[in-house]
Amino acid sequence: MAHRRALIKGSIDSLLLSLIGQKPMYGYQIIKELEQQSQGYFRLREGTLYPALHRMEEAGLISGGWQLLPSGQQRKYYHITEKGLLKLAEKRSQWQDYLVAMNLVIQPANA
Amino acid sequence: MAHRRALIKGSIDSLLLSLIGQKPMYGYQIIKELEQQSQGYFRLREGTLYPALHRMEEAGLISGGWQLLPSGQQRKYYHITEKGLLKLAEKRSQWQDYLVAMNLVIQPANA
DNA sequence: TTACAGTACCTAGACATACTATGTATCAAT
DNA sequence: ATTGATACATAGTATGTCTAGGTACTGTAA
Repeated sequence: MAHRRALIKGSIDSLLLSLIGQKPMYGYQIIKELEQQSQGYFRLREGTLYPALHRMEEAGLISGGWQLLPSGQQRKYYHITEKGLLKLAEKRSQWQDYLVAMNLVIQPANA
Repeated sequence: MAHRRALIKGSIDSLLLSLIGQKPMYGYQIIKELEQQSQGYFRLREGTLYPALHRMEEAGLISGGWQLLPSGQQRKYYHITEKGLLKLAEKRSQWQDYLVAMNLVIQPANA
């Protein structure tokens, strides 16, 4: 497995909650924002994003609603829920714990 | 999925290479060392460790050899290979890149 | 002496989840 | 008229960790 694919496992929810927590976003926008904010590192495919959004909506972490553009285009905007905010705080805390544990073992300072 | 299980995905190889790179180790010892060095965070199950070791040995990153203890016990000691050392350096570099990208997006400083 | 906990290895099958590939449709630009 | 970008979606695949189970030896305590 390519390293980005492997490491991203388990992080997608945190990334998506962080982004949607900034402001309501629609799927395609999330892909672009994620790539931009990570300076090109994260490049989600639609096939990765949309199932993740549906899973998170079903879990009550985000909530989506359709909006019709003047052009006739449909966009599904997602905003974060109360439950999602709690989950986001939890995820950030877990991320810190994980960081500490990883650094204790892989000792990048000695590398 | 429990958060540790999720985040650990893609990190196991880095952790194992780091540990075996410190000194040759056998499987059971790796579980104990990993738990100790991470201050209790990482608790690998045998069912997670051994397949990972076999996979990495097949990939030429580590090499294992049996040793017979005076007690009659068998232990399989693994040491890191040249290829494994290169992979370890690569993994450390990738880990740094991933860290930077994650922090750019999840902005724990603002949390 | 037997029962249990610890050491030490292993595999099979289940499960989660990110991947590739593909599909639909609209719009703007060439 | 065709391409590329926008915008959503699903089906099936691949990967890797998990749970659960198995074997076998050692030392200790009841």
